[in-house]
Amino acid sequence: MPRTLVIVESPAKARTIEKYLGKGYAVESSIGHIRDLPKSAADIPEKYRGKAWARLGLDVEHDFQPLYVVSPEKKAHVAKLRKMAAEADEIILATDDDREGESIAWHLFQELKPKVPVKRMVFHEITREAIQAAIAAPRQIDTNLVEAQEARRALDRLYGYEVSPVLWKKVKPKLSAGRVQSVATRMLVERERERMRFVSASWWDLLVTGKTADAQTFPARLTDVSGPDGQMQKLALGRDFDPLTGRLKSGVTARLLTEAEARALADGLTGQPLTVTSAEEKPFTQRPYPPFITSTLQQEGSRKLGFAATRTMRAAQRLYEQGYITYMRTDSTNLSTEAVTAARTQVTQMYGPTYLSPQPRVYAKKAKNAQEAHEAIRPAGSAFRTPESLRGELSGDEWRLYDLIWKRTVACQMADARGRSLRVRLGGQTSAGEQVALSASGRTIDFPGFLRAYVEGSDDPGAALEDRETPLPPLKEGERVTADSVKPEGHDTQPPARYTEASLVQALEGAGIGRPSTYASILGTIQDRGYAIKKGQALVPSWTAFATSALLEHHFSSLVDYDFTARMEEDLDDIAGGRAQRVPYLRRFYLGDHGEGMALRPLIDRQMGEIDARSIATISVPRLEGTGIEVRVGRYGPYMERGEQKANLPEDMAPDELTAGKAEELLSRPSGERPLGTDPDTGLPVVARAGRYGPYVTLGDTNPPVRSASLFPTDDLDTLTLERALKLLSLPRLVGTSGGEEVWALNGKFGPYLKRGSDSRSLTSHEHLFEVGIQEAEALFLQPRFGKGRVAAPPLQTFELEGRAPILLKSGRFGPYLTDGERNATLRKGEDDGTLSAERALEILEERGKEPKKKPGKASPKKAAAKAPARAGAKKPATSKASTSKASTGKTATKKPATNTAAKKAAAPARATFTWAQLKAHLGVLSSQEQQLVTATREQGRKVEEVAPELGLDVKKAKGMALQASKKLNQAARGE
DNA sequence: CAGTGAGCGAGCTTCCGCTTGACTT
Repeated sequence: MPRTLVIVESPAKARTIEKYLGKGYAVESSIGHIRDLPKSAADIPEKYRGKAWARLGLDVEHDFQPLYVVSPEKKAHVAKLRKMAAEADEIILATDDDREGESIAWHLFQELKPKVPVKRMVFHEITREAIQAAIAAPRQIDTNLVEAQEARRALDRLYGYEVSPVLWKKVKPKLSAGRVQSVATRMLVERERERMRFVSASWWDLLVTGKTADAQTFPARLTDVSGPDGQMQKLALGRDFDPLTGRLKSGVTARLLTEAEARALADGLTGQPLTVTSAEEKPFTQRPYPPFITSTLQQEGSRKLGFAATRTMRAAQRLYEQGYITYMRTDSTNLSTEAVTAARTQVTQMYGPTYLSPQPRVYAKKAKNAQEAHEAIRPAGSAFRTPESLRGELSGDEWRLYDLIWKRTVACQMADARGRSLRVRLGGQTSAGEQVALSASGRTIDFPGFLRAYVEGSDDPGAALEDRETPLPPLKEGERVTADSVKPEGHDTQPPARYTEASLVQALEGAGIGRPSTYASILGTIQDRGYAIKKGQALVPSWTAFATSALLEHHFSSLVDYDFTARMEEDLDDIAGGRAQRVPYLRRFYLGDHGEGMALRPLIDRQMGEIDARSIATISVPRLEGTGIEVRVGRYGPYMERGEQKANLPEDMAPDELTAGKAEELLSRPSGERPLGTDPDTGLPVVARAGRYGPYVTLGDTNPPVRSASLFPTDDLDTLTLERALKLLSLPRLVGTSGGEEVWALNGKFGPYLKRGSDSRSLTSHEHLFEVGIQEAEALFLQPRFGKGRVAAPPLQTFELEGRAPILLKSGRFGPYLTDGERNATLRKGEDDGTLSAERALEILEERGKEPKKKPGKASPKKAAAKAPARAGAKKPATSKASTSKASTGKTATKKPATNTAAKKAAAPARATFTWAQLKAHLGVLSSQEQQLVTATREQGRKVEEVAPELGLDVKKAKGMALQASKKLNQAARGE
């Protein structure tokens, strides 16, 4: 019977280790972290619900005490571990030797509460020797390291959960901010900004094919040409241009050839003799690349196999689980002795001893903030299986990835590649007498060494090797050759390339941001939040990413510093080393300490008031400067605006593709406007448009159109056909007559409905508008309308409880909810699974039941009755007691709702009315035109009809604008 | 601002890092 329980992080690792440990040991895995801060309200234990800090999972008022919970999907597994722990004589916590691993060990200790001795053990390689050595040298849990992890976890939570809501309020709901994703997004945005500012330039040069006396040819390029004064001048190259102007950088005196000049020079040089003025040969050597770590594996997976990061990691995970490779989430280039020996044996066997590196190669730590808990990624075992031998065993992605890992690992113990590089300069003269200088360079590989096995970035080392060779004939100084053919070539300067998944991971890793286990998911997050989309390999940031980045850069600049994580790591190292403490560190970050530290919470409080949502939504586009066109991100996506002109930006348009010309074109063709054809009956044009109230179609080109009709929710503006448009335009439809009145089927702002005189009834589906008959319509009108007098839908379930009103489970707009007629409570995820008991229903209702909102001026019937004893005897409390209760508590109207529910209920109507003086303070939320309009009408008492012409608006538009402006002002005044 | 007739329980979104299945298409 096993007596010692060993717990590691990964199940695959547990299986391997169990083999090495044998009898007396049971090995189980934690499957990663077992506890964490609660993710959302549903995870918060009852006891802490309602606490101000519960949402954060950190008691920020009491030393940032974390609230840890075992997540629901881990509960069963933790129970199993607890049972195994109870049966063991001894427990060894063998989680990874890094900050997170130490923390997992500590959480296991806390959660399992073992009654037997507990040891901590670590190893960096899964080899028999390493594990036996580790068993022999146990230690205790390093609480300082655990503190450092808790500080990291808390900081990430505070950053993410406090800054994200700023974005919800100021940019768009459901956005997110975080230490890693916000910097990643910023990187994409900054690169795109460079591309948006970029001005392209063209330059010309000559490609000359030189020919030696014995008819060997080689390529050479023109580098210098004599000017009008006979002096030699260097030709301009791409790097001589200023990317911001497209002109030569100041101080650069290089000669810029026009196409005509280049062609004339080419003609004049063809067939002319050239002299070798210098020939310089230098030997070079190249060392193999270090073995794979997660980031380089993802990069090469992308470059050589075309895999996205997730695809590479999926294949690697399967290889690891089946024992073909070592652990795939690592930041260490270290190889175990076993691996070095295996690689060297294989080099000798497959390529011969001359290809072996004379000494075993050791690769030093490379990545910033690397924690090096694991080996490099390599074939598993003490003898590597060759890819060839696995052809039948592995398939598809797995085989290709294994092949790549095998090659890289073997190559890293191979000899340097050796070769020579040759640089030759030539001089000559055109037939017109211009002096020219040319240069040619070549590269010869004398001994390929590791390049036999692995060439970075290439799928085929053989072919890549040939590409790397650009042999030149053995040219000697003074030798005469001929300019056999001369080709003028035009070049354009290129903007900096966008990031790809692989290059972004590389950049993040370079800055020490993110961990091997998260690289792939970072890419997922920024795409899921709509900050970036993939176009081919490129990651293109969205306009939302621009708005978010601008907000963070302007108002939380230190949070999106590229060095933020690096500095955090230094501080965490201090905590891990016992030189600093978690609580003061978090206090400085979150609350500030006598003016020191980031002081995030006070900063957010200040910025919430200061950040102007409208200006944050306005994105600076250098190419539109001076056009008066502004780009904004709005509720319905990005759009452009110039005065009253508006146009949506196409979804698939990258920010750097928006030029002034393109913007004008989009504005001149209002967004979404698309002629569909002509109506065969009237001969009038039918046009699909995107309007203030959503997509619609019009008939006729007059203003207003002859007819218009909204699209149904199932219709798509881009794919709408003429036939469908005509069908929509056939509405409203006369259904028939009933009781002497016409019954019409219409599509309105609340959806499809029937109208008879002043009475109306909703329809359940849009398509029903075309189908409903007069009998069905009459039946509908016999039923009470939705609203007053309406029969409530029967409840899904009724919970009868003794001594109180029954609790009903009902289905509502926002999902299932409970109500007892006085209070309502929406069910949370997992609560509506059909297993709800009456007791639980009561608990939920008591715990978080809310009184339904009352209409302005109305108070709760029950409380009104209670406050009016005269009415107490009445069987049903009257709803018109509002005045009574309001009068009694009228003064509390503008106060914060008190904890006393009675006071709360009787507080001011939900929609307060504001005086003009109060509204005026919020004029900033309006456009200047709206401001002028509102000021003229409300301050000077003028009529819209009178003011509109002065503002260059037609009266109808101005009235609409005034209405909207008034809404916005009231919203702003209510603080929405 | 193309034009239309009501009224109805709000509450949640979000971070980074460590790990796999259990789900469905």
